[in-house]
Amino acid sequence: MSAYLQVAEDEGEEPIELPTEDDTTLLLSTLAAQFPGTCGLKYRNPESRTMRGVRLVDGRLHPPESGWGNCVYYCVFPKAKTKRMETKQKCSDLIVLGLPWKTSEQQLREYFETYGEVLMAQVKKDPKSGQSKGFGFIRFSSFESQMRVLSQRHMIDGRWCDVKIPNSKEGQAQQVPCKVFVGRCTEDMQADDLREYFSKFGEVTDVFIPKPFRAFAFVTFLDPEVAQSLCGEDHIIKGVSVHVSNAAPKSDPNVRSFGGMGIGPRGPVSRDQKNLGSPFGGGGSTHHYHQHHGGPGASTMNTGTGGWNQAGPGSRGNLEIPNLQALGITGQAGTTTGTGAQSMSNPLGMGTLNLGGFPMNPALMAAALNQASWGLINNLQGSQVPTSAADGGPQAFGTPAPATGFGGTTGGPQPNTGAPAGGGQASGFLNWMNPSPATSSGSDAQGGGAPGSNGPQQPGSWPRVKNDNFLKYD
DNA sequence: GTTGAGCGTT
Repeated sequence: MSAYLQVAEDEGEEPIELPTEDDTTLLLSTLAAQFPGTCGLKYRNPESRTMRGVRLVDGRLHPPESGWGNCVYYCVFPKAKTKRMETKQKCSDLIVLGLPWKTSEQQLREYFETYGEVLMAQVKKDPKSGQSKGFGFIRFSSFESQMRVLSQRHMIDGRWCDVKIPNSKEGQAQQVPCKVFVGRCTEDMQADDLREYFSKFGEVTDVFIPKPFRAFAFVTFLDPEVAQSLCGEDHIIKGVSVHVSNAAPKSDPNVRSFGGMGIGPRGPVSRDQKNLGSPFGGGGSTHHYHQHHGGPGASTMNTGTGGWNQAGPGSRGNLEIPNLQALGITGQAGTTTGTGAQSMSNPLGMGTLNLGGFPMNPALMAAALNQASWGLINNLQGSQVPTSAADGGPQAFGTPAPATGFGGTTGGPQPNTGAPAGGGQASGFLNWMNPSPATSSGSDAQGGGAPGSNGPQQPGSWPRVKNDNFLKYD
């Protein structure tokens, strides 16, 4: 009475039926007979939507607790050769910026060992004086540790430190986006609410909610696949439908000059861009929303001239409304040579209104744009969206307070957001301010709703052909 | 004994 199991090589592929054994297991040899090279099975957990592996013991694949069910199982191949996502999950040296002068290599190592095995830790010093230069390098043995470390900021010895891929390592492939954009947020959605909700899909390493309220948020997952799996979906949080879509780094360092902004010889390189060395889009932690002037609420409305094409090279200053072109919303796919605003269409019909000083809520604008870009992407799939559109403008909708890591919202003590996630012991430092030292099994110990508990960093994305039409963040 | 954006003596 052997039953049959539906197995496909991958999602989207045609499944075939494979016979199970009397003890309900499926022989790996049976599987391999149809799918040479397979080393395991997985299936998508309908609840978490994440892939779940099937237990393999002595050549037998065992059904999940609830039985094989009717779902389709997918083959797992060595080295995860699932066509897309060429994530070279290799570790590289990571630079640690902002170290206290006093921090020793030993301390550096000890701090990061809470994330995983540290193969190397060094603090750069002046050869003569021996004085630390305030930065160092570390290397993990596991890519996951590296991922986690890169996705957060770190409180080391009393200072917030950024960990990035060193500039010297540019051009080395690394990542897939782990961060998603969550649109249509309401003001009563706190970071904890989002974290709690999204944690059921996978480990959340960061939640960022711009302040003042802008109707969107960023959620970063440890696993890029989880992030990707949610993109394009609507979710109900606190009774409100929010939309999840790709978040993209605000700008692509590898792609220069394009778009309505300055088409300088080397493209517009501004103060904000010099920080974009790493493919992670700046690597660090704080979300540098491009902000140029005007405080929160002050003159966030663009009234007039600061249009799509006003800023010359290096002067990206007065752009506070989204640049549709930089967002990839050109209305014409494949336009890599469109240099000016004149070649730009406006799918929302909003830009011109705004140019005229029409009152427009930047928050809603931002959210709407992100939505719009998705619509476009769906239409444009198959045709290439120029990655170069990514460069150019400041995508500042309004002027959020920069995430300094020191709150800036309340006068309270610094939230110890840098508490190591898995390990607990934090940095052995400043724990006094964090009443619940990393007890959470899952993710970090975010001091409950602590202000400024943002600022992490995204493993950004690469110059991708698709999916670059999004709200830019940093 | 000062500093606080950056990018690694080998």
